[in-house]
Amino acid sequence: MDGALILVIEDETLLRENIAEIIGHFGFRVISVPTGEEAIKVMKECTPDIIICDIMLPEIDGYEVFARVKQMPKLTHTAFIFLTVKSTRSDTRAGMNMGADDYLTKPFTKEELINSVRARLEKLSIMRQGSLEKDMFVDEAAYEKIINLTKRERKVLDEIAEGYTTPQIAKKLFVSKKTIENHRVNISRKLNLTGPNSLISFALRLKVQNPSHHLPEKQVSN
Amino acid sequence: MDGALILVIEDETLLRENIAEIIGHFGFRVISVPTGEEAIKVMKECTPDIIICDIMLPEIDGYEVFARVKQMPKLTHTAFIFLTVKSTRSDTRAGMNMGADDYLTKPFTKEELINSVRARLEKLSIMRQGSLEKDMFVDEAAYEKIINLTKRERKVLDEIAEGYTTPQIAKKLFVSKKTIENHRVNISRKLNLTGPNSLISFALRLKVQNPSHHLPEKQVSN
DNA sequence: ATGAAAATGAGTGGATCCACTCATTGTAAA
DNA sequence: TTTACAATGAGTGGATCCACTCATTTTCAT
Repeated sequence: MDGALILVIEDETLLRENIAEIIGHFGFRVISVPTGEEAIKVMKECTPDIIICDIMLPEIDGYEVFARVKQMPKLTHTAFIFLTVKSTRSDTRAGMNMGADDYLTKPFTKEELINSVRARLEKLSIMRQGSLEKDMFVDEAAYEKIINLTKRERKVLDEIAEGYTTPQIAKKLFVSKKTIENHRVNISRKLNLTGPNSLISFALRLKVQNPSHHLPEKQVSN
Repeated sequence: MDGALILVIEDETLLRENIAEIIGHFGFRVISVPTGEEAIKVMKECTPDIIICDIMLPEIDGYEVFARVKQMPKLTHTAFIFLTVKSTRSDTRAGMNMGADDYLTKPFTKEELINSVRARLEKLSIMRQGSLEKDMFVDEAAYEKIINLTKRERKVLDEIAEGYTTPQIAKKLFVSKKTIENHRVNISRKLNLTGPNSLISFALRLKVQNPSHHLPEKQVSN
């Protein structure tokens, strides 16, 4: 979670720049905007890990922004933090009950802000990575052994993860079924996998933990 | 998220029973314990969707309980709510910065409690269901067809999701391999699945989206 | 340019999965 | 009590997966 992307929505210019400076100083990427409209545009383009949002904004307020966030499926794993001067108990409860992940009231210290960000990132990291945990049937150490696979083997494993069967992969890569079968055997051997379905299970598990970009080390052109 | 399981840890007897009564009245299952030790025992046995925990407890305090929770992989998708009399700003920040999902201070109203619970459940529901989204290769509508499976078929699908092969499942359920094969065919037919590996792929995907408790509708004793 | 590793392909065999059909027994609801 | 459905088991056949061995060609680095 080093290069985490954080979207800041705050209309007071000084405060916005201050927040961006603090967060940027700790190694995170920051996008800061003054209005809800611009925030929504940004959210359509990219996928922030955290959104820090004031409540009192011109036109579209913070509640409305959060409502939009909840409607965007790609942001289900984005943490939302309210940062506002509205500090009564009913204010905070309202924000949290909407489903916010944290609620910071002004004035706040640099430490409070950065600690909140860190706590949410840590939680996101745990939830994203640990989805399938230890109770699976595949050897944990196998992940490190992936680097021992050759380019072609990685490509084949990638196709398996996409759900393609041996004959389908053979067609896609313009080789014979026998070749793919041999690759599968070699992959299974290197990963210490055994038994039917163990390879497809491993590949799918890999895909879950590594959704966007495919396998480590880029594969061959085709 | 109707039959959600909620674990309450509170040493004051009256308050604990009061909380359990409120939560139970809204249709959730509740387990309430007075100490951290008992809470840890419970967490090993089952997988709560939400843990509501006081901070000041005898022996093991709330912070310690939360630290234990974070170490248990199966509880990564469990929401943790502090409920405590410690209400200063530094108290609340400390709790949230540990990674808590909400922080309620005493005294609290029935509405505040139940709204907090509801907000966390809604968020959990969104995050659990939307994990893999559209990019998979299995028919979306199949999920709704799961309810058409019989008890035995659900049990078999559950075992497949756990990674067991046909002969292993047959042994576990004390029936012949032929019976399991027939169940697999019937399941595939009902879910409109076709081709090799499609069933194991579907089952694994299901497990990802539904980590803790197994399949909808409880399975037969054995 | 030669050797090592990678990629390709084939042969064989066994185990499993998938898809059909058919039959028997139990169970629960009409 | 009948009727419907669930659960069990078997037969057959084809496709795929898994595991071994062997051989040829290509690629790449020393």
